[in-house]
Amino acid sequence: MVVYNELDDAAVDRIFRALADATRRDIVRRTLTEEASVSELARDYEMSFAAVQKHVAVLEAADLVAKIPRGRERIVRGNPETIRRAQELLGRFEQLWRGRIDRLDALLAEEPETN
Amino acid sequence: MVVYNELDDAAVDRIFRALADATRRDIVRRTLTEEASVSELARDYEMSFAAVQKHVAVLEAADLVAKIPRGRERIVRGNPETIRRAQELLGRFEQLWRGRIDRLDALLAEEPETN
DNA sequence: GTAATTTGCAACCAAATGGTTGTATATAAT
DNA sequence: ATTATATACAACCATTTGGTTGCAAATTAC
Repeated sequence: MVVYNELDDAAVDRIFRALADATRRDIVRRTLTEEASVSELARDYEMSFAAVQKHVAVLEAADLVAKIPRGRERIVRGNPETIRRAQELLGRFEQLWRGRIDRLDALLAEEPETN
Repeated sequence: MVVYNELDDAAVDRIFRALADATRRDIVRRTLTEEASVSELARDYEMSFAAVQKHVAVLEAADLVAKIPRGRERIVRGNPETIRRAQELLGRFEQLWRGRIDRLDALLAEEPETN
């Protein structure tokens, strides 16, 4: 099973950019736990419907949510897979750091006299 | 031991915003594996020194790197702790989703006849 | 059929972002 | 002491962002 996780720079940009806003993070949280239409979401924020609609669009472009048509509504559903990928990316950063520490440790173990 | 991980919305905004740029992500990667001065970093990107300096400032404001004075240089060092916190945040999102699935499963197990 | 709800989208605006160049200051090298 | 290097920072500019209002279209309710 090939789980291809190739996210190009632009896609990663969109994901982190989308997460860099408290309203959008809240929408992701909400729609991960329960689906909601755009207007249901909009009711809970102190901004216009159109503003919330734009936030949802930003999240959708980043594939952090999907919008599913149901009658005249669009049901917004959080996408855990993209969250997982973002987490994975950060995990690789941490791995890099761990690699450096391991190399430093190895160096100290090999050549203690050079200290 | 209290490991306080209280990041307010603005701090989280800064972290994800800072990560939403390929050059900045590259700087974080590099400085997690090996320290580098601002000018050493600047040499490797196709933009002015001042532009790279600004990117480093954005990362510093998000606490993704620290700048340590050494002579006339400023050594940039990636901060794995902030990366870990961001990862943790995303982990909580995933946890929310998992919680929903668990609840749905429980519901199905409890009342199979309502299906 | 008419009215109400939900969404999409365009036009507009202020503020933030990501780049530039130029100048000043501190440190290091000669 | 002078020169070169590294950084900081201001001013400027174009583009993007995050909000607004207004209008059109699709669906649902009466």
